[in-house]
Formats: sequence, structure tokens, C-alpha cells
Amino acid sequence: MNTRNPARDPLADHVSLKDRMQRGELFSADCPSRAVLKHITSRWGVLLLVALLGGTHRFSDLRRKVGGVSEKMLAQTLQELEGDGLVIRKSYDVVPPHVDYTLSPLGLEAAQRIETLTDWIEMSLPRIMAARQEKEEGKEDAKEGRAGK
Amino acid sequence: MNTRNPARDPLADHVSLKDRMQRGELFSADCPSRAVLKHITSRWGVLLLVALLGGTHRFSDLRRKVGGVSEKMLAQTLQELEGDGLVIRKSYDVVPPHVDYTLSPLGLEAAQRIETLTDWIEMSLPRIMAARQEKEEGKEDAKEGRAGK
DNA sequence: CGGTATCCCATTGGATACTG
DNA sequence: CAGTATCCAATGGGATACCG
Repeated sequence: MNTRNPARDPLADHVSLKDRMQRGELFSADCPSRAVLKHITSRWGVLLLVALLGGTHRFSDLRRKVGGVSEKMLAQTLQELEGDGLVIRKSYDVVPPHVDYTLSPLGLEAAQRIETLTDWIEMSLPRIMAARQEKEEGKEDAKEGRAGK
Repeated sequence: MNTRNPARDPLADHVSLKDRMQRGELFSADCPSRAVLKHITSRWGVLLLVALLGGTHRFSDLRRKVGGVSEKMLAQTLQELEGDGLVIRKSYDVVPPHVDYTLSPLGLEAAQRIETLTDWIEMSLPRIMAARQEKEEGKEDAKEGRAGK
């Protein structure tokens, strides 16, 4: 977890020491990892990855499970994830049509990390809401203006 | 908005409710956690949280560190994160102005989970690119169409 | 320096209709 | 059922100018 800890698991050695110290190339605007990050953290990408942790789903299963997603965005996001090799699409040429979506091994790794985040959000929601509340109340004081705080 | 309201039978509600309890309320379109998720996984939110793992930064530090972010989006995203209690803004009323941004304890927890994801992406980038490549080559074959895969 | 305000274009994304 | 196509509204996001 703590990346500042020098003794990490061996897998992390893929990333150079330089990257560790500078926090990776992610901060550079033209790094290709930005594109992948965008797909994975996209509005529907996050939810689809987590949904697929529940196993194989059909198109309409996902549409029903992920509240608020349109057909267009569902199809588009699934294509992005498939393009990155995170989701596997299996189409059976029957009538009526039948298409299955499943996490690839790569997608499973990504989804598990996403789930860690979404679980944390749901668990921490009360604390976040409380922080928001305090901020509203603090509006009265405000204008301390001086250094402190 | 669930258009095409299913008007499903009462029995179906059992399933829906069960699903939500198993995997949280994140899948429901109107859950407040969706908003938090949006802030954290936003294009610049992700990068700012990871950047702030490096410690306190000034506005211009962040602008320099996070490649491609505009003043407008930097200010806006920082406000969202501050609003969720993830980032603490300290303003010193001096000339020239001086403002510090730091992760709150809550923000630290979120940022660490985001970092797990971004680290994974950078580490897995070769595998993802490879998957993309295979897909391009597979375009020739395509049209298997049959059941199987 | 650290913003806010304004303008405006590009992209996202929803609703609907249609197709294999 | 699982999409694609089209249209259109909302949002994202850059550039510039200005203020405390």
C-alpha cells in the first residue's frame, strides 16, 4: 500500500526507481497511460468493471444492473474496455442474439483495485457527508483571512 | 433516470434489493456515492490526489506537476475535493498570496487507493498495449460469427 | 500569486428510432 | 436481444482578461 515504503513486492520492480521517486509518468500529459486511466475511471467504466466482478453478464443484464446507463454509453464503454483487453466479449450467433461480457484476467486485476476504491467510498460516505456539513456550518465563521487554519 | 420503467412484478424486487445489499448502493443512479465517485475519479481529481501524496503543494506547484491542467480546472477540481473533505486548503493572507493544499486524513485514504490503481496501470501498460495489438491483428480473422468464442 | 469571470468550442452523453 | 445511427442538450474544458 504505502509506496513510499522501499520494500514492496517484487512485481513493482517493473516500474523504475525513477518512476517511483517522481510518481510515474502519469503526470505527463501525453503518456499513453492517461488514455487507459480515462477508460477505467470513466463514469461507466468504473461501474461496469465492478459489476462484472459478479461474473459474466449479458448486455441487458448490465443495462439493468448499472442504474442510469444508456444503451449508447453501455455499448461504447464496453468497446473501450474490450479494446484495452479488460473485458472479453463473446457473441453467440443465434436468434434472438446473445452476447456475454466477462472480465479478462487483466480486467479482473483492474476491477479489484477499482472495487477497493468504491468499497472505501461507500464505507466512508458518512464521514464525507459530515465533512461537507462542517464546511457549510463553517461558512458563518469564514473570513478568518489570517494565516492560521 | 430509468426510462423504460420495467413495471416489473413484485417478485423482481426481491432480486433487485438483494443485488443492492450484496454490492452496495453504488449501482443505483441516485446514490450520493455516485457524486463522490465522480469527483475522485474525474480526469484531474485522480491526478491531484496522487500528486498530493507527495506532500503539501501550492497552487502553482500542482499546475506545474500535473501536465495539461488549466487554471480553471485546477481550481474547480480542488474545490470539489475540498468540498468532499479530501483536501485541506490553507490560505495565508500575505503578498504575494500563498495557498497550500494538503490531503486530509480522509483524502489520504482515498489517494492511497487511487495510487494502487494508477501504479497498476503503469505497471500493466505493456500488457494492455499488447492486448490492443492482438485485437488489431485479429481484425483480419474476424467474422468467426459462430457460437464458440 | 492565486484565483474568478466570461466566452466559446469540443466532447460527452441521453432519447429516440431503426436494424440484423 | 444487442446493438447502430441520428439528433440534440448538457457538460467539460481551454483562452483570455481581470481582481484581491
